[in-house]
Amino acid sequence: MPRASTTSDAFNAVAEPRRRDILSFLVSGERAVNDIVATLNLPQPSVSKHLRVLLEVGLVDVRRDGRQMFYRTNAEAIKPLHEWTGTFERYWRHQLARVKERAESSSNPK
Amino acid sequence: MPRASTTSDAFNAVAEPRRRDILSFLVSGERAVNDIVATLNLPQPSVSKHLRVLLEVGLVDVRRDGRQMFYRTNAEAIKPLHEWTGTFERYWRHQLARVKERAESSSNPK
DNA sequence: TTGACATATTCCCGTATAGGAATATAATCC
DNA sequence: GGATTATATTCCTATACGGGAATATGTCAA
Repeated sequence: MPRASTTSDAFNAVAEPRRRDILSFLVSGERAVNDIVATLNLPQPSVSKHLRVLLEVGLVDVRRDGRQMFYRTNAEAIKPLHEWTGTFERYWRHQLARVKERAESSSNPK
Repeated sequence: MPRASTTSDAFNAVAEPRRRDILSFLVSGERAVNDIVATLNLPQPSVSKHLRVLLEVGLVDVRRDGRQMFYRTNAEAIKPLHEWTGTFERYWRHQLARVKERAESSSNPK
């Protein structure tokens, strides 16, 4: 069995760095495809393909206006990722506390 | 070019659902491989392979004790994912506020 | 040493990818 | 209509994947 498809969920869609760049760019407001192409300096077909993946998993929405397609990030679709990673927060807090503790006790040896 | 390797960063490593299961299981304390195998009901070689990926990107740590290998989640390595997804938080807040607004104004039409 | 246990590695395979190049679709304007 | 702009799709290829099965490595115990 190969890897799960990029369109199987947000985790897989977001694994590709360019798609993360696109999401960051599109979050502050909708943009035409050409605008993404120009700003991120990527080939146009590549951008269209990435947008298709993002659209399939619901990470972006589209609106057509004449010949232009305006995409925008659907931030809500990112929320589950934030929540899953958030379940580890108390643990990295603990780890940091312990690291800090050790650092202090070793720089202040009794 | 194929997809970026699963060991290229935490985003790619975490795209695989079983690896997320393993991370969740290993976060509350270290566990032997057999323990993971039994609890998650996965073939042992599969677990070893997933652990190797997680180890390479720093998402878990290992300790050997006799013939057993004890793995634990390194929660700090998940922090960057939480932070990246967190940059979208204000936007899904806004979206939710707008949705709520619309819902209220349509159920209370002037 | 031999045997049992715990874990890791190797080999094989079907499949989905991302990039590049070329082309197709769609809408606008003359 | 035909030309131009904006975007999407198709075809190609090399590559890395995850699963399964088998095997290798490593450690203890008798």
